[in-house]
Amino acid sequence: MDKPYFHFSKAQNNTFQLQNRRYLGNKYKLLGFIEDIVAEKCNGIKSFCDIFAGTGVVGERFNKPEIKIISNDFLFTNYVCLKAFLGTSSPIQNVTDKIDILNSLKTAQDNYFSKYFGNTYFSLENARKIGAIRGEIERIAETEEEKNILICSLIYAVDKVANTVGHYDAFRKDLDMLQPVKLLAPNIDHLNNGNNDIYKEDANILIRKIVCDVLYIDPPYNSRQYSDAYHLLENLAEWKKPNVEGVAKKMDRSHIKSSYCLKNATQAFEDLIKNANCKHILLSYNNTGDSKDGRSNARINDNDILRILKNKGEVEIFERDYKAFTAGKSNGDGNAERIFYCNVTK
DNA sequence: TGCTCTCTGCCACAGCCCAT
DNA sequence: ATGGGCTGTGGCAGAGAGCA
Repeated sequence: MDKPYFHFSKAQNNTFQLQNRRYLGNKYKLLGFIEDIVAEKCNGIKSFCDIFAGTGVVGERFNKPEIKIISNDFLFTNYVCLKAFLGTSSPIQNVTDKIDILNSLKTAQDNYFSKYFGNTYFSLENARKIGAIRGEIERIAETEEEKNILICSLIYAVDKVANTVGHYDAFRKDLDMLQPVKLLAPNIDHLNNGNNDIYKEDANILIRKIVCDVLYIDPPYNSRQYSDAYHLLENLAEWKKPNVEGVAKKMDRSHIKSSYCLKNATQAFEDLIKNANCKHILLSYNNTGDSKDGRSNARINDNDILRILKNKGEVEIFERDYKAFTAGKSNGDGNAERIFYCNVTK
């Protein structure tokens, strides 16, 4: 039986959608909530910046010919997929042919990927094939745009056959993800992408260079680094074949740590807001309550969020009941998904 | 009631402070 | 100088809620 399953819309006709990927803290279920606030508060917007984009679902929701989307993520994996889905403005010839070529690759040989990730995160056969496909992409991709699409296709395909619970902090002990890896083509709305800008930058650096009507901010909330959770996909996307360490086979990630997971998160947030050049700010930041492990508590407290945003304009809090995921050992009561809205006046 | 989805529990260890 | 206590960060291995 196929695992893992997706509660999002299923891929059809050998294609996949931007949201068909497992990702920590993804906002797919909250798009309606976000849309309602933008509709109520932000009239006639011409640009929307999703500065901690992740998979990019929020930016995609506002992606129309008359709205410029600025979509940014610090991880190369996400950047590649954002480029493919939100930055490709005309159909790429032969991309489905090349996906067919990659799917029909035959290999029984070990390679970098299978050496480290075979029989752990993937079946040995799938790991060999994934490594072979990634190597072949380097050979057959003729343009950067085409390469982004092929890597994106591989990232989404890999996610479906990974022997994990959705991230790569650990692999499951029972290796039962045996269905063969299969690449599909991304379903891209080229006509909406003509004026979009995609970045792979530290948000606090990028904020100094951009202007937008709506700035949507969805930073990490606690001490868990996304680069720890997605090291394997980052490794695969970059294909620099670094040394990896530990049971989880992680590469060096010291260059892709987020301040928002660290104790100086509040200072980082304050710096971001001070330097924002926009009319409206929407901040997603959860009230996660007190978990037993302090590591999982939100890094920025409510008083600081309000103080910092009120320095920028008039603030309103929108709240929707939301049963946050918990492994059951923490008190999950009182969790709410919140959006801080700031009408910028300063 | 079994399946799917999602992020926490817990241990290790480094670095710092402080008492002895 | 030594070592206990405390805090912050890194790392491994799933557990349990919610839903069909």
